[in-house]
Amino acid sequence: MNSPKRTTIYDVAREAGVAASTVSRALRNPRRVNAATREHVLGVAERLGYRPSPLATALQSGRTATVAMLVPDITNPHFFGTIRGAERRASAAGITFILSYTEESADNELTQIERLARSVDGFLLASSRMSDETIWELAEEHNLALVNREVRGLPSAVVDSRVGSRQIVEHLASLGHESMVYLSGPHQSWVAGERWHALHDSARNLGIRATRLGPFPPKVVGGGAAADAVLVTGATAVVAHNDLLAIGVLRRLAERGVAVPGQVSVVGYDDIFGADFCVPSLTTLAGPQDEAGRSAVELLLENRSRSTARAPDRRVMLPSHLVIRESTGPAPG
Amino acid sequence: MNSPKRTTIYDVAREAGVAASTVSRALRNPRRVNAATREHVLGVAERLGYRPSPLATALQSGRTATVAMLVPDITNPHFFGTIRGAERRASAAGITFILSYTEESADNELTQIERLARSVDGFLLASSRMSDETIWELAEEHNLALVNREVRGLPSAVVDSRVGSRQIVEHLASLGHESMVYLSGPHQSWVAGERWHALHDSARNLGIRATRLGPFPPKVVGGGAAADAVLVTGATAVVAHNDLLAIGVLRRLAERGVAVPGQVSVVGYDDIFGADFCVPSLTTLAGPQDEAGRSAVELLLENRSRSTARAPDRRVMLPSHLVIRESTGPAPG
DNA sequence: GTGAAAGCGCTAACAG
DNA sequence: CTGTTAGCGCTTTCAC
Repeated sequence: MNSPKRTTIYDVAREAGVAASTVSRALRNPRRVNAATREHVLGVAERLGYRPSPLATALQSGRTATVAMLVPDITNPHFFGTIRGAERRASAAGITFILSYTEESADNELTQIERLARSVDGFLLASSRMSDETIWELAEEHNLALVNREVRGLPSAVVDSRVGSRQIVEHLASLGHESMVYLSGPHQSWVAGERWHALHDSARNLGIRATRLGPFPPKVVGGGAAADAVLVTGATAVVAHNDLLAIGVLRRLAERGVAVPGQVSVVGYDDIFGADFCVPSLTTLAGPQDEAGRSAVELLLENRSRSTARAPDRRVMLPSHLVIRESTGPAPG
Repeated sequence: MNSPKRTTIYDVAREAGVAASTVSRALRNPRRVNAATREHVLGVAERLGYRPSPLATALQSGRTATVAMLVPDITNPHFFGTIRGAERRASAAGITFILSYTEESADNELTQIERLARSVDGFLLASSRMSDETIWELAEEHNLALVNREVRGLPSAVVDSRVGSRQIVEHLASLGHESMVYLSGPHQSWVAGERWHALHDSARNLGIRATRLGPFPPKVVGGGAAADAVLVTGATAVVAHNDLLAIGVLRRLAERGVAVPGQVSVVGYDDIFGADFCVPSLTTLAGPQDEAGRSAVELLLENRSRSTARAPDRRVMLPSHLVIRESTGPAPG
């Protein structure tokens, strides 16, 4: 329970026989205080178990030493890496980390930002579902950093999806596949668009027929319908929006007695926990998601000092790599 | 970026031609203000886009409308459910949710609590690694709720481990197993102790030989050494501290060509993501971890109002259930 | 029913 | 180098 009275800077001041401001200085700007005084004050503070009030500091300085991360869906293991990376980095910088799930809703994102605006120094928007325009406008008022999303002029950290998508197509092409299906995720998903464009372009260049189905909920359960939809297309390769969906597809195909990769090859994105031990293990595009979270925090911290104009357009692009496992193989026939 | 000046309660007061205190009342205690005045004030506030400063409110009231959850390890999917449940509940109550990973270290827990003490209304300690005494002492000063941990006199929400452990043993007994090994988790883990006691007692009652090995790191990689250790004991059944460890054991056994469940049966705890699609799929004790997170937040909120004495000893015990899959089968021979 | 004023705990001028 | 003073934005007596 919060004890009735916590020791304040005034308690320390009185006990040490100095002014409160001196205590404050001894704590913040040690060099602006006589060495002896400082020692003394610090000693008293220590003895009294003084702990500064972040609230009071924040109220007065406008800095909260806090960042908030908005994540569309915590059900999706994809975000765990990002969250972990961001939390670690924030923690290392002594920054408090607020986590908020927005349930795949742009409105929720807005509401949360509104609510937290005065309590944080900035927002980490992970795979935001908001439109470019909305985000752009928000950036006028708030310190933002995007994760796995790019908006013109705003700082972002994204794990490459384009080069990786091309690698996927090349991999499939080299296995002799001539047609592939992309199972798309939420239509507000920026990466979904990126992936499809890259897949589509590469496929055309390599003479592969590429079609898109969906959107499907990016969850294991979404894989059922997705798999059935794939089978009617007759495609020999499936690229799913993420590993969850891919795993769902694997399960449904197994149920229906379709051999993977014998009849159909399956590829996912993210290399989530479990991608290596599902059956068959999943070929997937892996990327340093935690690194993306880490970088985004850094971008935020960089801009924390700035106060007027919009942040500089810093973009961090992290490399992904294709992890080839058992779910892809030569095209049938 | 934080705009230079946000609209304050004074701006609203001036614009509405009333005192700041009236604005405050109109917002907080609508009934203590003339209906007409209230409407007017609210209108002006709305028009000016006024948003209260949580910091100022907190500083003055002592209430932060924020809780912090301390989690030993975010790498472990086991915690995802708890985190999700807690975040959801907090969010629904308009409570800001701070997440902090303590890297399996009791010291880190203490440090974080110290750091956040003045910024939050209470702490959620998930599977805390601290000693009973330390937690007990902390409770003098802070509002605490425990998740999957019990300490005399403190509010807690735990997913039952004892009844479930008994079920595990009964399950194994009914399959004819006569010896089992428990692979224990971190020795500071309270649930690890609970589980072992329950397993051990039940085993004795049913005439099964039960031994404990470990501690092992509760991760997939920990399963390698654990599996090897099991094999030398000659036991026909293994109960792992959690599913990660169990999955690690499955992999190692597969590598070594040991049939599961043909030669050895394997059981885990938690029913994490992936437990249903690893091979063989994992028999495991499932429980409503998200419910535990949710309940813990409620316990915290209940006590938030109280300010002096320690919180009442509210304990929530949530039922678990055994999910039988392919990793357990009749004892060999 | 409403206003004036004090104060939550801290920092940042401004004097001295 | 250090003390005094004035707020940060809000809530809460205490008067009127």
